[in-house]
Amino acid sequence: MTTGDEIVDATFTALYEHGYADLTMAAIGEEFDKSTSLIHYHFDSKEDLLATCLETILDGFLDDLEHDPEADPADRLLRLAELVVGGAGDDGVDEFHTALLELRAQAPYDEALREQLARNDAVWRDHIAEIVRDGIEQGRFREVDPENFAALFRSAIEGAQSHNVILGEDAPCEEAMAGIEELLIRELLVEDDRTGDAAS
Amino acid sequence: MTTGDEIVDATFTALYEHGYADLTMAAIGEEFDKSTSLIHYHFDSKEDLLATCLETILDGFLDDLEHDPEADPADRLLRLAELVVGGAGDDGVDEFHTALLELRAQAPYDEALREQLARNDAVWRDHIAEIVRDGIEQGRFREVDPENFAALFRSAIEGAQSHNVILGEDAPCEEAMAGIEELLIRELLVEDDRTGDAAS
Amino acid sequence: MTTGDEIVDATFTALYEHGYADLTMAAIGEEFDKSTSLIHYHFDSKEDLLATCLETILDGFLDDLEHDPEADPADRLLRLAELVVGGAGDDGVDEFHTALLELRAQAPYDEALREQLARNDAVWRDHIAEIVRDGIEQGRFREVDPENFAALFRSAIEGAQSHNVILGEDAPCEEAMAGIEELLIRELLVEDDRTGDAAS
Amino acid sequence: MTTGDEIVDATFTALYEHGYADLTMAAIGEEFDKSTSLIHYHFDSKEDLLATCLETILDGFLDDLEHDPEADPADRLLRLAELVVGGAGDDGVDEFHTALLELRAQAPYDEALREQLARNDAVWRDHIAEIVRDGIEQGRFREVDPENFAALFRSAIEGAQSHNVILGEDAPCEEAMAGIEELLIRELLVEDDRTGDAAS
DNA sequence: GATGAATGAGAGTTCATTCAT
DNA sequence: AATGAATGAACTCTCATTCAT
Repeated sequence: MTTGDEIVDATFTALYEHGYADLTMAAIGEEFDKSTSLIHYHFDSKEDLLATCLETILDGFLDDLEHDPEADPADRLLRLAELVVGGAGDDGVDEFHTALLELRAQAPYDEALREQLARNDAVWRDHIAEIVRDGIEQGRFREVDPENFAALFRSAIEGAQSHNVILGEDAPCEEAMAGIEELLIRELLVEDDRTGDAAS
Repeated sequence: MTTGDEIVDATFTALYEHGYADLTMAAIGEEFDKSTSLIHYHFDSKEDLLATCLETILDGFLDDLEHDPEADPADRLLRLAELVVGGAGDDGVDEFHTALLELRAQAPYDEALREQLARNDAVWRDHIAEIVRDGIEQGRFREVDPENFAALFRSAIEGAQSHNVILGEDAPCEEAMAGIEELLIRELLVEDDRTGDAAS
Repeated sequence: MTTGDEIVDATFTALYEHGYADLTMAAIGEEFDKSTSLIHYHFDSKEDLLATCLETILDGFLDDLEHDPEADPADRLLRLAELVVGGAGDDGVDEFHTALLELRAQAPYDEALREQLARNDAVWRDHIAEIVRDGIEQGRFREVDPENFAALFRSAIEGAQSHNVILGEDAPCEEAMAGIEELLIRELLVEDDRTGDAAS
Repeated sequence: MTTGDEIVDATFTALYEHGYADLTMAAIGEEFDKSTSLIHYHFDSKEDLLATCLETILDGFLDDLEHDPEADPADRLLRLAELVVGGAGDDGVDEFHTALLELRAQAPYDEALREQLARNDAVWRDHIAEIVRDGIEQGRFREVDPENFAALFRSAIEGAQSHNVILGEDAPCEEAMAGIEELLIRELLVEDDRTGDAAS
């Protein structure tokens, strides 16, 4: 692990612990086992460091996407939802989601950040739409508009994730997942398929 | 309008313009036509001021909820979605949504804020569930679980709103609204009703 | 004395004591009986403060210029030389000259500063040339080129002043003043006048 | 060219470009084709490096002095003046003069530097006085005090040089040279010599 | 209520220098 | 000889807050 990676990791930890508004170079330095000024040797500025962090986190989530056109499309959607929403309680995952929400909320004030997020969002929606198209081709899904479904599905899972991060224990986590499963995914299935559950 | 209200207004404007992380008392003072130090006379601290702001904004949105059990339930859901998501472009509304996202992202670091948001969230979900129950009673909606639908619907419209704020022009605003209308709301309707549109 | 003036004074003292390169806001703060951060309340930046200081010092020297066309022109030149060169030993004066040399040496790197100095220089040379013209009109001075003499005279007295500041005790202060008096000023006199001393 | 010399050269360039106050080891390192930390291998400290630089520059100017007792003394003085003052526009020369002014302004805060400059100044004045004595012996110059003239002449040419560096294009370069030539040097000549120009 | 002045803690960043290789 | 990594002190400047009026 390079020093640069260690700094990025320390930044995530500090971001999760202090929040974006109270994220100081000193706080990052405390999570990092070398001196705070070394951070400036490896990154031009705090801004530069945060951009690198965001890139890392977004790429990390993209790496988790599965690309298996053969698999059951309803299962694929469900796994996607669980990946994004279900993390609650999972320590390492919550940390990333919290950090990500912080960075997202900064987007209106930082064009570079906004572009990064927009690119990432496009990849996610393409991925979802692709699953829907696969399902339709396989005759498992009804003929819905894949782009509209993708936008809706992504809004729903991200909204649910945000609620988990924001509300913590008070988040309606189970209801949201149940809603996604029964009212979004299962509704896609053609009549014949409904005899079996979308999620087992 | 009391001085306190003027300060709260100035804070919204400053929050929208600078973002939470860069929100300074001086910035608020600039939006306010009296001196910055007067703010400290009316509010104990910045934290106190922000809590008051959040309360104001959440109550304001709650006031917008319509309580008309007679109205068409699909229309009521649609209007709710438009209220939350559709604001994009509407200047005054965007401003509040952006400020709200900022404050939401702070919740993991501020218990009082988290409680306020949790209470507000509960009110919204109750409201949605109530509409669903009304729809079922009227025989217009299928017999879905109102709580699950409420959690899903709220996640979807808030997720879409967040995307608008975060991505700006790159947000898939129309697809998300179309998805909500066609794939969430219309799917609630019993077979007979589907001949007409959910939204007129 | 306003707070602003006190800060400018503290800056002169600190500049004299530490030199431009080692002039820190903290050092200025130490010469100032209020807090260092207050300096930033009264001046936008260190640069702004230094510009104000330079303006103050240059205007102060200009105020010392005597405008008395009736006086003996040789005496007027001599007093000018003493004002600029002769200060050595005079504590308050040395302090200003040292500070001024520091600021002058910065001119190649600061356009605003360079312009200030250029304007000031023009005023001095005009003043000297005016004395020469008065002397010629009165028939006391030979017909020399007033502009050339002014440039030479100013170079000579400023060069001598710089030597005082730079070399301290090793500066050839007396020889330089004697040279200015006997070889620059007295040479201006028409033959008849030379029986008396240029300086009384 | 040894590595040490290369470093000294890089230091001059950096000093000219950034000014003494903003002269950093990193800036020197950029002008130097090897690494910044290598500078610390060859010089104990920044201070040590700058002392070496000053020595180099002062010796360099001394090497330019001509020692030709047979030559016309007025011409010798004039060439001296041109050497010191006339460089304006000459790129390489300006660079050295600017760097030198920077270092001179530091003298009040650095004893070693002050001594170096005092020794150098003494050499220059001796040289000028020597020319004057030669001129008097040859019967070309009037019987003026050589030491006083030397102090005056050196002040005048250094003052003019400083003005060139400080004021740049606004410096009264031509007037100063004309003044030196006509009012300092020519005035030294005995009556008979004045029929010819001091400078041919 | 209302203000401008004042404060002290702490922010991000720079920099001469040292160290391990 | 030569380098990139690392350090700690110090720098300018900001900011929420307080004080005197």
